[in-house]
Amino acid sequence: MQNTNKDLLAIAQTRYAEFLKRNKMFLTKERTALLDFIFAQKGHFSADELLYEMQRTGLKASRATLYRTLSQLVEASVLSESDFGHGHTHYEIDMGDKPHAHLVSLDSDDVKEVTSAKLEAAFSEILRKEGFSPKRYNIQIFGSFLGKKKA
Amino acid sequence: MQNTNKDLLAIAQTRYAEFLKRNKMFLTKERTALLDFIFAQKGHFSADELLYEMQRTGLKASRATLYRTLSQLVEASVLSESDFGHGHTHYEIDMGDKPHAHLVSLDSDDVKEVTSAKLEAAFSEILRKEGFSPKRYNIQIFGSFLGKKKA
DNA sequence: CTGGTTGCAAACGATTTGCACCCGC
DNA sequence: GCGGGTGCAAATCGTTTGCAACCAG
Repeated sequence: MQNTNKDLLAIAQTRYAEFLKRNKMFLTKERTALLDFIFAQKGHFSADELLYEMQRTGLKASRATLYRTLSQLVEASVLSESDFGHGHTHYEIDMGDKPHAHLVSLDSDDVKEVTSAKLEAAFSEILRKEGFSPKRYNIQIFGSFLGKKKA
Repeated sequence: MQNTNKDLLAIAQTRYAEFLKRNKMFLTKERTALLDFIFAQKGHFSADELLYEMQRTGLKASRATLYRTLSQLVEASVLSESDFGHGHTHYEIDMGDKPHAHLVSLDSDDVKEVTSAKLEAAFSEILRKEGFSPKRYNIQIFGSFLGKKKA
């Protein structure tokens, strides 16, 4: 775990550095520190949670810089962001190596991570059939999808 | 289409009326009018779009009442709400009779509706396996889930 | 009647942005 | 040195809420 995250961090650093270079942006100390800090987090996190943890651990960077950095990391394919309808964006480390889906309760704030070969296969088939292929996508299935009994 | 929506409206009216009674609430003229109005919409709609259409067609109800009514209709299982990460909530008529998933591009604002028996089967299996069964749920799969090449 | 409802405007909370000063390269 | 970056505070924007006047049952 610890090790895995460290390996991922190295890749992320490279990926972010390349992203910045590509966009003629600088690798500042705030950006370096934030990336490190983010890789110390577990699971999903919101900007607010990060801000809180930052204060607690003494990492100094403004709210504005945090938000700006988070967007860049998403664009750089280091993080992925998702909206569970809880009023704020959730981020998580996503280097394309931990395929999973989020099972989001609409009754409470529960969110479970699941993996499923069948789900992946079904998803592949849909993308192929629909001829819909943006670089990044997201599929949401609603309760009613399954709430229906077999006819 | 026209007819289908009319049939659905009748069911929705009953469902909403029961919901209101259950919660000791009144069926006011604003609520009746809004439900009718909403059933004239097609596909997904946001509160803002409804507000705009309401102005255009002369339906008078305040923003506050619209939001309050939308929440009630979601609770009453007449509408479902979803967040595509576009900055506002999307609503759609969902009486549990039109199972579908949303394929949401993370690069643009494109959203496609898809149905898939395989997806439904995979979803069932996951719910069973996870022992996770809120009344309403939602599953989100991320690009990286499929972005990964077959190993 | 009486408690729920409405509309308005003010309040909210997450995120963004304008700007003066600061720092990679 | 120059062009991008940072922090701050103000601005946005979708949505919610307090409140006084207003209706449904």
